[in-house]
Amino acid sequence: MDIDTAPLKAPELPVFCCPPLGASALDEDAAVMAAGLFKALADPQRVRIVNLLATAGEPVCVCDIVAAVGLSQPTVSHHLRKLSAVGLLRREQRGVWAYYSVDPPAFRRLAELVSAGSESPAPAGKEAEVGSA
Amino acid sequence: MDIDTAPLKAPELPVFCCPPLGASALDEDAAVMAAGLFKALADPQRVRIVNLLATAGEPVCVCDIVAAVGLSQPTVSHHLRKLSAVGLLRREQRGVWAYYSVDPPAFRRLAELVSAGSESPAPAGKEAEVGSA
DNA sequence: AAGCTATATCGACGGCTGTCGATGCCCGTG
DNA sequence: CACGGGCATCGACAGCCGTCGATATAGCTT
Repeated sequence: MDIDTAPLKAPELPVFCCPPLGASALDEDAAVMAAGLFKALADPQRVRIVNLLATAGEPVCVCDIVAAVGLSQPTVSHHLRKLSAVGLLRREQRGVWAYYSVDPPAFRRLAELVSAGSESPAPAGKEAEVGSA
Repeated sequence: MDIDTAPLKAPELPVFCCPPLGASALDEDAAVMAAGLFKALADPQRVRIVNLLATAGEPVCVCDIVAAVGLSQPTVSHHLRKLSAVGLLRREQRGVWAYYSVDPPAFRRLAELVSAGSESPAPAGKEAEVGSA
């Protein structure tokens, strides 16, 4: 079963565990995982939705998100699913309405993953030999 | 002239200026810009290349990158262009060889952009009204 | 119970993207 | 000056993705 076709049951699935981007050589699975995270944010509308939820500071109703971004309701639902699938958003049901909010720990891990690319890794030892040696 | 078709002249073009993701409401252009950044990293191969350059700690020759990732040379060149276009990589010509390296400030800005999504914005005032008010 | 409303899912379609082989450009070398 | 090699670009093709309208599902309201 694909992650996109799952019936939205697992709220926070173990999609990524944050292997630092600049510290050690990434596994291929880790690269796919990290790319999946970035892919979830690789859309202006999704960035806008995340920004909306982040600035709101509290769960926001889907209908409000639809009204804010100006997309059709199915499209917004699609974006929310994508973001939730990688654990960046949390879903909460309040009666008929669905409320979404950002998952702060997820963004913290993502920030660490990214910030590792700006550090000078190891001045003495080379742990990544690029050639075919 | 599109950014992808530019003759690779500007090494560090002003593609993004880092508007915090969770601090204030993003402009539409800012959202496109941020999404472009994430889009550049939304591919396992590109993540692997960035990880390679980040762990290397010093500029790496394109031929070594090709040997490391196992893709064709044009494909690697394509990925390097994508990453350089958004300012995440720097290019350096050494004789016949082209050396690429990560741009630490760019990743620092990206980390700030992301980490802003994990903060409690404003406890007192609401600066982002989501409804159509 | 019946109806209404909010949300998720389905199916389709146009556009974008990763990948490759072939080719052109540029620089160092003989 | 001609040759060779490293890298960027071109053109093509398959697969993925964002978007929408139509539809299904679920829970309040009367």
